[in-house]
Amino acid sequence: MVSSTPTQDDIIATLEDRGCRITQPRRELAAALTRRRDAFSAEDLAAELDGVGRATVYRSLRLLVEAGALCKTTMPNGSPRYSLDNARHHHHLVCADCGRIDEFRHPSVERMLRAMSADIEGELVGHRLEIYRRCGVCAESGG
Amino acid sequence: MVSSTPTQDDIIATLEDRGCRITQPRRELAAALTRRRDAFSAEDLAAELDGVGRATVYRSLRLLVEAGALCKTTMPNGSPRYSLDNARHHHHLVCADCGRIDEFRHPSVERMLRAMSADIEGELVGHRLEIYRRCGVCAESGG
DNA sequence: CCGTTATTGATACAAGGTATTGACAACGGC
DNA sequence: GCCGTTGTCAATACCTTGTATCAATAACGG
Repeated sequence: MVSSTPTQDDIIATLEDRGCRITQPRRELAAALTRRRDAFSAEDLAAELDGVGRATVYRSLRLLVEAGALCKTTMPNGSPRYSLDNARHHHHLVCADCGRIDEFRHPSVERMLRAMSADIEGELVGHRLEIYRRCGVCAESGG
Repeated sequence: MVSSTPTQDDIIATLEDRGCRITQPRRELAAALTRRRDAFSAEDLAAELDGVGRATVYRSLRLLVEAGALCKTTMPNGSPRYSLDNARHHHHLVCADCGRIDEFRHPSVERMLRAMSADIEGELVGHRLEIYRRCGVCAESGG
């Protein structure tokens, strides 16, 4: 049970588990990902990976989101950000000012889903939850 | 306190309240909106409103979302849908198959937010919540 | 009725992403 | 260790969902 930030090898292993080939572009991408401690846009990453095609970056990001190695989060203005997935199931605490994304787990979320599923017709198949806040740093520095 | 589906006049009134001018394109758009009982994409609506410019449709949709007359919801694949806003504060029950969007209120949502705010550093400034399900109709017709 | 100014439509552009395609390179089999 | 299959690549074109610009127009207040 790995719950800390995944290494390049963890990401590669995730791809192997899915039966993907381990190619040079994917290795570079995995390395770039582990260097990022923050949330990033796909274009940023594509710009950083000079030898790797833009389409390849997008394809790989999709792959890794599907495989559960990455999270795709929506900022308040709707633009997407990617971040490494550290823990199993969680939601996102997004700073509306600086864009910092923290993962969090809170029992009240599961409790809410259970309570709702009792009252909702049909089968629940998923959800999307982002919590927007001002993080501690922004609360101090900002007005 | 209006809680049923808004009429064209309700939408126009919302715009007047905001100090907006009541123009012909906006009247046509309001009429088209009240004819729609389902969720729709901006492009669909723009295609329906032949005499109205595409930019005007997008501008008006944004205006109406800000004014609280429309909701903008995200489908499971990430593409946005608009729908009339019937009640005050609510969340969205989105059918992952047919795309039907129902509004719902459930006390567990507010309860969850209260419980979380106690445990979260910083000030909560908003949230985004979509619940994806298979609606009754799709559960029967589908496999 | 007239002037101010919000609004319009056209168009260009931006962000974020997918489809296509010929070339290439992983990797399983031998 | 080489070879063939086929997944993957880079490049490119294109798509969706918008926003910025700007000259022309039309609401609305006085």
